[in-house]
Parts: sequence; C-alpha cells; structure tokens
Amino acid sequence: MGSAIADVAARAGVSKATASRALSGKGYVAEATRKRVVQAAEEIGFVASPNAASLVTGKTKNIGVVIPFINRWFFGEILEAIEEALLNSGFDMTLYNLHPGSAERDRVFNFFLARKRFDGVIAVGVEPTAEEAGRLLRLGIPMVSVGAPVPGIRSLTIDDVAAARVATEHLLGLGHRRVLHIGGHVADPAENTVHNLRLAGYRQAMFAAGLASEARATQTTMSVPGGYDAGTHALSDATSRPSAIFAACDEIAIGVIIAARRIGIRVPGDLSVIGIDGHEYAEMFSLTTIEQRPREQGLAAVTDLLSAVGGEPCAPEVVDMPARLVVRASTAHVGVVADAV
Amino acid sequence: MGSAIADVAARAGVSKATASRALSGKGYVAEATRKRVVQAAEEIGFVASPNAASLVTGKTKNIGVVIPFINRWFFGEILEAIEEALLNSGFDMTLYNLHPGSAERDRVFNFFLARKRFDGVIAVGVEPTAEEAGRLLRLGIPMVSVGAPVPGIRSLTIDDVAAARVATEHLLGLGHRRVLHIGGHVADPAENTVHNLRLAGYRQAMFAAGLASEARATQTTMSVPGGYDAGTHALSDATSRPSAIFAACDEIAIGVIIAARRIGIRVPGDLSVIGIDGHEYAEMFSLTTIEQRPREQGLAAVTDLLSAVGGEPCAPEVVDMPARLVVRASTAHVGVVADAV
DNA sequence: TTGAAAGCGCTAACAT
DNA sequence: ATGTTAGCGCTTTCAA
Repeated sequence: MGSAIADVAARAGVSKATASRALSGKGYVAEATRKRVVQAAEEIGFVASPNAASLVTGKTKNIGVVIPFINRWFFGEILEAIEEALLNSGFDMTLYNLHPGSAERDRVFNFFLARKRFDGVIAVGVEPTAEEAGRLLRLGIPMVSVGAPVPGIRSLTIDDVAAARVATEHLLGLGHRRVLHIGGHVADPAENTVHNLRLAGYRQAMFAAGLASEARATQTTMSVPGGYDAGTHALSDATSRPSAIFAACDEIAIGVIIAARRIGIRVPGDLSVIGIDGHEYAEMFSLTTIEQRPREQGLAAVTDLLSAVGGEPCAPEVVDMPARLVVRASTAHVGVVADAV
Repeated sequence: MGSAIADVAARAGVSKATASRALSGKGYVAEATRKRVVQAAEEIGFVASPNAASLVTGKTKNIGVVIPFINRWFFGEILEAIEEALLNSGFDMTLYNLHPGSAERDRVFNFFLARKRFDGVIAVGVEPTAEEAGRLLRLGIPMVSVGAPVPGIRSLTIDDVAAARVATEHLLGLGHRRVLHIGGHVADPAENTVHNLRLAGYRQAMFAAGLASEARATQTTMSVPGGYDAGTHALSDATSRPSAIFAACDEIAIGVIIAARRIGIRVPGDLSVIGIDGHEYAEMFSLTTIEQRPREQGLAAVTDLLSAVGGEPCAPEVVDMPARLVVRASTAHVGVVADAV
C-alpha cells in the first residue's frame, strides 16, 4: 500500500539516502547497489511521492495551463500538443478551462495558480493582465502566453494583422471587389483582441486597394453554427450578395460554406471563401485558409517554458509564429501561396 | 515571495497551529484571532502549499483524468464538464491524453497515476484493464470509468446496444429496408468496444425486422472526414445506394450528409441519416440523433468519484445513463421520440 | 482557546 | 560509495 522509500532502503539493506540516489540517478551509487535498490523498489511497487520530493526540491514537475475553450478545434489542437510535449518531458499538465468573462478567473489566477504547485504556467488565448502575470512572476513561476501578446512575458502569436491582410489580398487578387469580412464578437473578451487585429488587417488591405468604401464587416460567434447563421444572413439577398468572404476563423468559414451550398451557391465558383486556422475540415470543404499550425504553437510554448523552468530565462518578447496561406482545390492541396509573416 | 504559514503566524502574533486552524476553518479559533490571521495572510499574500498539506493529510485535492481524444466533440464536452465540476469543488484536474494504442499507456497508468498525487482517477473511454484498475484501487485511489464498463469499478455508460437498436428501428419505422451501418474502426482499441456494441444493436434490429439479409456494415474513422469518405463511397452507385444510414456517431453522420449533398442527394428526403451523440452541429445538418449528453456523464462521474474520495465508496457497478432519440427537422427541435434505455 | 512538538516522505549537505 | 542529519511547510495530537 503506502510503501515509502524507507521500505525500499530496508529491503535493499541500504540507507534512505542511498535508495534515493539510486532511484533518482543523482549522485554516486555503486552499480551493484543501484540494481538491488531498483529491484527492491519494483518488488514492493514503490513509486516516489512527488509531493514530498517537491517540498524539498521546490520543483513540482507540474505545469498549469489556462485556456478559454477546450472544444474548439484550434484550442483542442494546441492542448493536445502541449500535453504531449509535457508528458514527454515528464511533466504533469493541470488544466483550467477559463470561460470568457467568468468570475472564476480571479480564483484561478490568485489561488489555484498562485500556489507552489506549478513550475510554470502556459496561458492560451486568455491575455493575462499585468497584475495576473506580475503576481506569478514575483512568485518565481515563469509564464508564457500563446495567442495573446502580454508585455513582460514571452508571447507566441501569429501576426494577425498581416495574416488578415494576406487573406484579403488573396481574394482581391482573384478579382473580387465585394469582399465581406465576418468576424468574432467584440463583446467576448476571449475573442476581442484577435477579432480586432484581423479586422484591422482586412481594412488595411481594402484601403490599400482603394476599396475602403466597399469594406463591410459583420460579427458572429466563432463557431460553425455562428458562421452558418451569419452566412445565411449575408447571402440571402441575391442582389447585394458579396462575391467573396474573409472569415476570421475557419469555423466561421465552414459555416458560411454550408449555408451557401444550402442556398444553392457554389463554393468555390459563385463565392470565394477564405479562413484562418488550417482546420482539419478545410480540405473537405475546399476551403482556402491560412494555416496557424496550433500544434507548433503548443510545442513552442512548452519548449520555451521548460527552458525557463530549467533555469535559463527566455526573452520576454512577442514572437510571431510563421503562418501560411494554403489554397486547396477539391480535396487536393495545391500549394503554398505566400507567407503571411 | 515564498511566504510560509510561520510568517502569517508571526505577523498575527499566534502560533503556526492557530494560524493553520484559522485559515483552514478546522478546530476552535476565537473569532477575533481568526480575523487577525486572515488579515495577516492577505497582507503578505500567503497561499498555503498544497504539497506540504498533502504530505500530512494524505489528500491532494487533485484528480487525474485519462482520455483518448481531446479534439473530438463528445470527449471535449465531457472534459469541459469534468473540469468545471472539479474546479467548483476546489479540485485540480491533471489531464493525460492517452492516444489509442500508444506506448505511453503503461507509463501513465503505472507511473503517473500510481504516485500519491491523486485523490482519484476518472478514465474516459479508455477501458482500463483489470491490472490497471486493480493497481490503483490497491493504492487506495478510487476510480470511475466513463463510456466503458470495467468490472469492479463504477462505470457510467449508455446502453450502446439499446441505443443502436432504437436508432435502427427508427429508420425501419420510417419504411426503410436498405439501411446501411457505418461504424468505427475495429482496429482502434479506443473505438472497438463501442463500435461492436452499436453494430450488435443494429444487427438485432435488422434481424428482428426480418431483414437480416439486408444488413450491411462498413467502417471508417470516427470523424467528419471519415464519414465523408465512407459516405462518398457508399453513395456513389445510384442503383445499389442505401435509402438510410445509421452512423455510429454524429461525426460520421455529418460527414455522410456533407458527402450526400455534394453528390446531389437531398438529406433528409432522398436519404435518411441517424447518428449518436447529440452533436452541437446536429440541428444545422437536420440530423436525427440519439443524445448521449456528455456533459451529464462528466458531471455524474465527478459526483460519484468525489463521494468515494470523501469516504463513501460508491457501488462498483455499471450504471447506464439515459440516452434519448431526438428528431430534428430543419432547424427546429421536433421532440423526444423514445428513450433508448 | 491556544501552543509545543512530532512527523508526513523525501532530498541534500556533510561526514565518513 | 554510503550513511547520518537536518529540514522542506504544513497539520495534528496532546497539554496547558
């Protein structure tokens, strides 16, 4: 049952210290003793208590992850990548799903994360405030942010403005003039920043093309049903219908395509749609998209954080991940058109 | 920085013991003292070290969760519900994403979960073996299983055979005779059990209707693209085409519907499709489905587990969650047709 | 109602 | 190469 390292030591006929050294691999132990200790440990099914170890070493081998959504493709991918990378390095991942605008936020940042239970924290798409970030850093808990630039801590983002510009330019390059932008809800704090950046990129491109007066933007939930509703509405009137749509994320884009086909509009053909994310459904819907490669972002976040946990502080700067525009036709991947960054 | 309870005690002019009692609310403390201690704690930003507390109490306030997928709708919903319920009860959730057939499985069950870091374990859709379950139980770590019956531990499932039977009967009741079943891959351990149960229910219904010779079943990945591929294939030949399809999950069903509409087959109309899960996209696709209500399953799992953690062992039996057949037409919810259990 | 002291299981000096 | 000792920060008897 609750076997302790003392039991292992007794069984192997050594002291607790030697047993500890033998099992952890730190410090000098004779090969023969090491074997005896390891075997004794296996025989009684000993697994060290990480709590006791943490108490003395100050390291927990546990990373806290905060994320606003689990069940949206982009976030799910990041989460899978983070979990996998952490597990490979022997770290646990403790997950907090911070619903946008939730009252739990304070409790999570000031209680759950502020305890000495974590070697580091990864915040995905939550944009920690200066106070939230500062408190953790003062406690000696390094933090990296993914998807939201936070002053003073390392942040991994794509250049959302540039990506949106490239997306819009792609549609303009196809000869479109009536390009509608469908973005996320400004009211939603978790979507606000990214929404505004992508909207800005769209406006820049429209302006640069001398089409400022043609710029039109609507908002919806960043989800397939959200895109479906917005698409149904935007495409209902055949005379005022846009010929192209730049959706702020692939889920909206997919919803738009479903709505369009429902109405009898061919996509691509009658309507060009471009999204951002690189959603796994993109090929199925012949969707042109700007790949954001969430798995790479998650992996990079872990790498950066663990280097800070390991002692080397990583530069607290905003690092833009490469994104790329991918055009797909039917179910075939046609190629990389441009780097968005 | 690393403020300890001794600092709080000193600041409040009491002993560590009194400070501990005041902050935890256990044991007698004069109201005036309690206030002083709480204030002192706030002033220096004290948050107790859970590791130190765990070491003496044996409780960690931390639950391990094992799940095969994060980025599939059904699993994501369960996960969100579990996380929310645990957080509300003051528990941390440490997540292990156990890819089906992965070599990590041993390490997760025998090392990560077997340490004294968890008060309990929730296994979602992973079907722990008798050894895996037994080891944890012997360590005094209670476990509940969701979505897979495990002998000896409490398991929450829907009655998959009954649900599949009801689904098939629904199509037969609509007058269909050529009902195709599209299931998951048998080779995939994480889908094997559920696939077989649903296939069995389909066969039962076909047999009972005297249509055993009409029974046809194919397999694909349990995903939208998987359903799209299988649907494209199954519907390509207009003469041998089924008039109805029972998909083993909503993601397959949605893929089938997309494929059908691509080909020009109206759904519903030319083809009836039914799935299982209650996916959030169901309405958008006019999909008839059997709701499995993942959030309720997640919540029930937490409730059951925490009661065991709290001391009351819960019966190690298989409990079937209610599932229900929901028919949707256009975007309107028409009603509950039957209870699947 | 409070304090003193013991100890949870482990690791890290320091001795040997 | 191994053992001895002293805690890590907290909770919990047991006395007062």
